[in-house]
Amino acid sequence: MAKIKPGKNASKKDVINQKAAVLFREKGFSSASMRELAEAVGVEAPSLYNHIGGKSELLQEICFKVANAFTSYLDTTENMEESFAARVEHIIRFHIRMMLDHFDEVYVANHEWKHLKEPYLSNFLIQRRGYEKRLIGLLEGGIAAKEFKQTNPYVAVLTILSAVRGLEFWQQHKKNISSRELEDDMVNHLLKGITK
Amino acid sequence: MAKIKPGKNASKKDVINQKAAVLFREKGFSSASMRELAEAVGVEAPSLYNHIGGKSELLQEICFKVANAFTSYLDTTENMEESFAARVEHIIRFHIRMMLDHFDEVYVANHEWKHLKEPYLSNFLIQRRGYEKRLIGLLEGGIAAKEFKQTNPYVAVLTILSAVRGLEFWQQHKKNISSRELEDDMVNHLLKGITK
DNA sequence: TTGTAAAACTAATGCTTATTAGTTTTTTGT
DNA sequence: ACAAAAAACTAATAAGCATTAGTTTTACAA
Repeated sequence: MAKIKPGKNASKKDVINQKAAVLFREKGFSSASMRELAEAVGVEAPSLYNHIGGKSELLQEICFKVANAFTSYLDTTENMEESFAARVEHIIRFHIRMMLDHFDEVYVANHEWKHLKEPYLSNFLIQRRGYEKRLIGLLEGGIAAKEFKQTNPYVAVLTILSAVRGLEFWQQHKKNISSRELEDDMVNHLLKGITK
Repeated sequence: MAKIKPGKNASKKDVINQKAAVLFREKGFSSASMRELAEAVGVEAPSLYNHIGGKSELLQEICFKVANAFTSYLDTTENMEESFAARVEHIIRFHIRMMLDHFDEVYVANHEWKHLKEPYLSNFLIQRRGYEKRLIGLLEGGIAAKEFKQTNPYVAVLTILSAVRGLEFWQQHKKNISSRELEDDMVNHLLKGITK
C-alpha cells in the first residue's frame, strides 16, 4: 500500500499544479480529465495521487493562490500615502500584470471557481465580495476627495475589473503591441476615457 | 422506432433551448447533464431527442443566435449617418441591453463557446474576430475624425467589450441601481473616464 | 550493500454520461 | 371515431470518469 504524506516534496506537486492550470484553462475544469493531466505531467493517472489529494484540491489551490495575491496587494495599497487616483492606478496596473504574468491561474480562478466544492466555494465568493467592497471604498474616497467624477462607484469598479479581466483575449491572440503600451493605454482609457 | 423530423414544432424545442441556456450558465456546458435538462423541461432524458439533435446542437444554437444578433446590429450602425462617437455609444448600449435582456444566452455564448465542435468552433471564432475588426475600424474612424483621442483602437475595443461583458456580475447580485443608470454610468466611464 | 520510504505501475471499482432501440401513450387531422 | 403522426416512456449500450487497492520499481541514507 502506498500512502504518502504530502511531505516536503514541493517540486513534483508544483509541476502538477502548473500543468493543471494550463489544462483547466484550455478545456475547462469539468472537461479536463486526470488522464490528460497525467499525460501532461508524464505519468499514469493514479500516480498523481501520490502527490495530490484529488482533482478538486487542484482547483482550490489555484483559485485561492490567485485570490490571496490580489487581497494581499490591496492590503499594500491601503497603507500607501498617495492620492486615491494613484492608488487606483496601482491596482489597475497590478491586475494587468497578474493577468499577463500568471495567465493560466488567473484565468482559471476567473472562470472555473464555480466548480469549487463547499465550503471553498462560499469562502471564495466571500473573499471576492470583500475585495470588491474595499475597492468600492477606494473609489468612494476618491469621489469624496474630488479626484473622481460624481459617478456610481459600484459601476466604476465593475467596469474597471471587467475591462482588466478582458486581457485574456489579448493573451489568446497576442497583438503587435508591447505589454507596457497596452497597460498604459488601458489605464488611460479607464481613468480618462477616450473622447476628447 | 421513433424517428422524427425536426418539423414545424417550434414551441417545445424553444422551451428546451431556453432551459438549456439557464442550465449551461449555471453549471457550465460540460457539467450540465441531459438528465438535468430533461428534469427542467419536465420529461425523461431520451424524450428530448424527439425535438433536438443532441447536446452539442443546443450549444451551437445558443452561441450563433447571440453572435448573429450582435453582427446584425453592427450592420445597422454601419449604415447610420451619425458621428463615430454616437455610433460607438449605440453599440455599447446595445451590448449592455443584450446582457441585461438575454442574460443566459449571452453568458453561455461568452463562456462556453470553447465546447463547440468543429466546424462550428472555427466559424464562431471567425465571426467573433470579424466583429472585433469592424469595431476597431469604427474606433479608427473616430480617431481619424478627431472625435477620439490618439489611442490604440485595439486596446479601446478590448476595454469596451470586456467592461460590458462584466455585467454578468451585476446580474448575479443585482444592485440597488436602475439598469438605465447603470447603462449611462458605464457609457460615460468608457467614453469620458472617471478622473476630473 | 542493504533497508526504507517515495513514487511509479496495473487492475479493478463503481458511478455517470450521452445516446439509441423499441414500445406505448398522447395528440391531431379528417 | 379512426388512422397516422408526434412525443412520451423503459431498457439497454458503450464509453468515460475519478479514485482506490495492491504491487513493483526507483531513489536515497546508513
